[in-house]
Amino acid sequence: MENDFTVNMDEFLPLRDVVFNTLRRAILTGELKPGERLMEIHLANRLGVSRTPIREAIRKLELEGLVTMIPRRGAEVAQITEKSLQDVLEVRRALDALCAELACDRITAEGKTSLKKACDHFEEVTRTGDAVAIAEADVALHDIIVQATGNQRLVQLINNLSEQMYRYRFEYIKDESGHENLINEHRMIYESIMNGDKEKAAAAARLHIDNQERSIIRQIRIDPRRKN
Amino acid sequence: MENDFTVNMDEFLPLRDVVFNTLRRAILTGELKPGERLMEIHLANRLGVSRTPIREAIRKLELEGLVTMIPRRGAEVAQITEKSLQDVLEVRRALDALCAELACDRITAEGKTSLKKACDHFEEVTRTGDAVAIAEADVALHDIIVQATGNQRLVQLINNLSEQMYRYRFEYIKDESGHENLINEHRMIYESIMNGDKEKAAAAARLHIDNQERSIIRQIRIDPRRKN
DNA sequence: AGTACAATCTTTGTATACAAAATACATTGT
DNA sequence: ACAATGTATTTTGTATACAAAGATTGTACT
Repeated sequence: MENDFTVNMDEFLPLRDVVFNTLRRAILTGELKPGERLMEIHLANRLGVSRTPIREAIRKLELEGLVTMIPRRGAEVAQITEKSLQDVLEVRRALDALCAELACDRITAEGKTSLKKACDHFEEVTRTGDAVAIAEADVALHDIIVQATGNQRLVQLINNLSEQMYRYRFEYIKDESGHENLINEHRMIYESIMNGDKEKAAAAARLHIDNQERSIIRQIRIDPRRKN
Repeated sequence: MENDFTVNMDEFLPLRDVVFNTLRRAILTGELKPGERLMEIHLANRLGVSRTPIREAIRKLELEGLVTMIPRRGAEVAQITEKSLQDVLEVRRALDALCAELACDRITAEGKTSLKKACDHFEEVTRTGDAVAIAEADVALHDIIVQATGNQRLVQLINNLSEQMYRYRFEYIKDESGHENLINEHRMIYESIMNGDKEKAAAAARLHIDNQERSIIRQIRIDPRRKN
């Protein structure tokens, strides 16, 4: 029998994970800007913990590519160059296409109903124009497809790669002129998966990335987000 | 059994990186077996360092997927299941194909000569039958192709994914019946890249992975490498 | 004024100390 | 004999202490 005081799962997370999530969020939202130094004591005071969990969190951010270590100088938020973004997107193009193909074969009946719901919901939310809601609906939709592959490694990789672009996604979504396009792309992916048409699904996924790429690269040229 | 993975003090890397490399190597060579617990004090004594660098190394191994954290129990070497290997290979199939395609477009003149050399060398070494040399030649060959893409993110991902299978590669290479096949596959990839035939290169890369998959899965069924 | 050098200050790298949780084991009560 | 409980031990989680490497600043000398 469960007792009825609700437990905040965060309380059970080790501090390092709380810090990790906090810092990651701060980096991805742009609160911590590229080139900004991550000073341990400063962060420790700010977050009210000791240096140890800060350091462990930084180790993980380092391996994730969100921070760069400079020997004997510590960590700083990784610079995002146009090249590095293109590299990420090039990989994502291949992996998203793979996802779409695999999803065609492996999506379950429940998966299909979730997918339909998510697709409809995205369309609905996009027409209202609330950027936050659109972003969430977009993530939810893609997550269903990725999860449908049943490949945990693929899920992990795509999530990681997607993260790298969260900083730009927001402005990219705010550009309303692309909304109709976005809806169509999603719909195309959705329909292909429903029909089990792997070729078409993969092509649609690639197109979707291509369009994102154009949009994001344009953003980055307007707002290079450099510290200096 | 006295497994003495010693710290290479010659390196002037931070201790955490030395420990990280040491532990990773130990895991990939099978010196540390799946399910084995990584106890901090024990490792610290064994490597002659304190717990701090051990912990930081473990955080990175955790994110790399080589160790699993069990809440309030610590780290253990990640189990390799047939499923997890298939997941990795499924991703690699896509990424290796991408590599091959990109290499077709982007390989330089020097790249081509290196590639030819590496290909010839692989063939030569394979005919002699020295497993270690074969493994090295294989890595060298693939590395040239991966590097030729000029995509650092892709390089990093493929290296990481390849690692997951190093434990099995050795026995897979020792199976001499597959050598002729291996040479042919490499030659096919090589020629396609030289001719800039993306389609063919990608197909060859996929075939190469498929054959590896069969071989490795067979190995894993013979030797499940479980602790218990 | 400009440069070289030294003192200081900051920040990281590493080690250790202390606290809390989990496990193993013994002890007690029925 | 067995279950429950308490205690010791182990191990992780977190904090702090100390040392070493850079960076900074100020000063003296040219």
